[in-house]
Amino acid sequence: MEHLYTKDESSSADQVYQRLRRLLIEGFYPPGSRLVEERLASDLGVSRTPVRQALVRAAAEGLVQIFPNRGAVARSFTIDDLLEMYDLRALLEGHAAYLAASRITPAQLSRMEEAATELEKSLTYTFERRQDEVHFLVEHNAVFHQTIAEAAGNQRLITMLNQIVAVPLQFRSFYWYRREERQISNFFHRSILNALRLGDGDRARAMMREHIFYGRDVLLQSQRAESAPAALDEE
Amino acid sequence: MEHLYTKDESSSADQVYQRLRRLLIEGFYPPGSRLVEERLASDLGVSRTPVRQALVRAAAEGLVQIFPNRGAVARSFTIDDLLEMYDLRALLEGHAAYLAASRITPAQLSRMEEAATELEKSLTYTFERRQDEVHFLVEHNAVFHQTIAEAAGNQRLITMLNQIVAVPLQFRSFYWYRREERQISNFFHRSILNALRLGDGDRARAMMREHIFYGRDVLLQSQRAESAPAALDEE
DNA sequence: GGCTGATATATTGTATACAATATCCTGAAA
DNA sequence: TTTCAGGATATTGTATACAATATATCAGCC
Repeated sequence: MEHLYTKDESSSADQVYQRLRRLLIEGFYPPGSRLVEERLASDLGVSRTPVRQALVRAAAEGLVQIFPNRGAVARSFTIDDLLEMYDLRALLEGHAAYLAASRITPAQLSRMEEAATELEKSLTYTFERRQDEVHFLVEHNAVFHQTIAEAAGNQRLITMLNQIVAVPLQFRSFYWYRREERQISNFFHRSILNALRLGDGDRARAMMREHIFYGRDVLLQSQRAESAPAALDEE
Repeated sequence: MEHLYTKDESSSADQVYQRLRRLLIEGFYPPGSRLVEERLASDLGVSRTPVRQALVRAAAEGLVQIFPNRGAVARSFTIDDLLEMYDLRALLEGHAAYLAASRITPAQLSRMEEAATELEKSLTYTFERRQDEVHFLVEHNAVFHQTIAEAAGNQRLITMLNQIVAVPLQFRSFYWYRREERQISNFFHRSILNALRLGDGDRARAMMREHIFYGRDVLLQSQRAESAPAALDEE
């Protein structure tokens, strides 16, 4: 058996894609900005050819929009887009949690355990920069969620979740802002872990869904509070 | 508001992709066969450049696998792959049916009605070639299912379903083989329609899930009966 | 001044050339 | 006969050139 992934992963040109993806998610190319191929090419130190492929891939993933003969644009998200995505995330991750309950291995459980613990301890950490903190949180949170998807044992489900979760970090960072919300989030993690340990798929799914809907509501609230819908520019 | 789709649809090079996709789904390039760029290029009457992009896109969609420096291969499906896909289809289409129940328009309902009726009437039709019949059935069936996805009103859900349903026709054609199975399938269509008309989301979802699982079981049975797992070549 | 059309510029889309890599084939040695 | 090395061939990966298209600029006209 060879590589699991369908994409040309770990190849050289694949790195262009990975970097572009990162730049988009981290908000270096903010939503709505034009992605001129030549510019990206010089930014990334390659020719337009691999850039083009990366853009096509990113478009398939929904990170950019390509308009024929008019170029690519970093995708911007409306409130409705976010709602759609959270709806699907709840569905897919809930299902993943359900499946994982009957298949998860001890190694995977302890990996999740560790991630959850790190997230809890980090409430007392102090970070140099706010950005470092967000990175830390996003990273460990990703481990938690990805391990569940992995434990579900459905490769396509993983692919789909990766697509959905590929939302610019700008949006997700709100989530981690307040202490109270982080504590609730940690509580959800513990509940999910418990359900998985007990092999209770229904409860794992229910908790996961609540966890995600909670995140959605926090995000929506912060969006409303923030600079109003201006940040989410509709075309 | 501009185009709904993220891809560079309806553009010129996009057609290369559409044609490649069709060739793959219709089994012209059978699962497991190598997709040499030059060959595709001459087959499609273009240079390697647009072919390459089409391949990248098809890989993102899961129709082909790209191995770094070793080219693309028409994806082959194992039994487990099919099970994974049907599992996700049940989840996503079930959800779509649930959402559609509260949003579907009369126009959409009558479109589905029409498709269902055509499928029923076709039991008495006689077709020139078996292939024509399969095409007819697949086409009307697609209308039925796509309308539900559309009525669900979640663009991402549509995209995901398109990805999942992009299975080589070779597999799907089994489904339509026997009269009894088609009748049961038609019955499911009517049940789903009823539930949608009544706005009963739970029932619509349940029926849709059964419908899809039934299709899965028919497929699996035919696979087992057919040339054994040889047709589903593992690498 | 504002509109219209023509030209210039910027950018995308495609083809081709060449480099990098993998695969195949041949022949010699064990 | 099998195995391995080395070169020949096939194919992918990238850069670049040019064509096609869209956008911007500006002169002329009302």
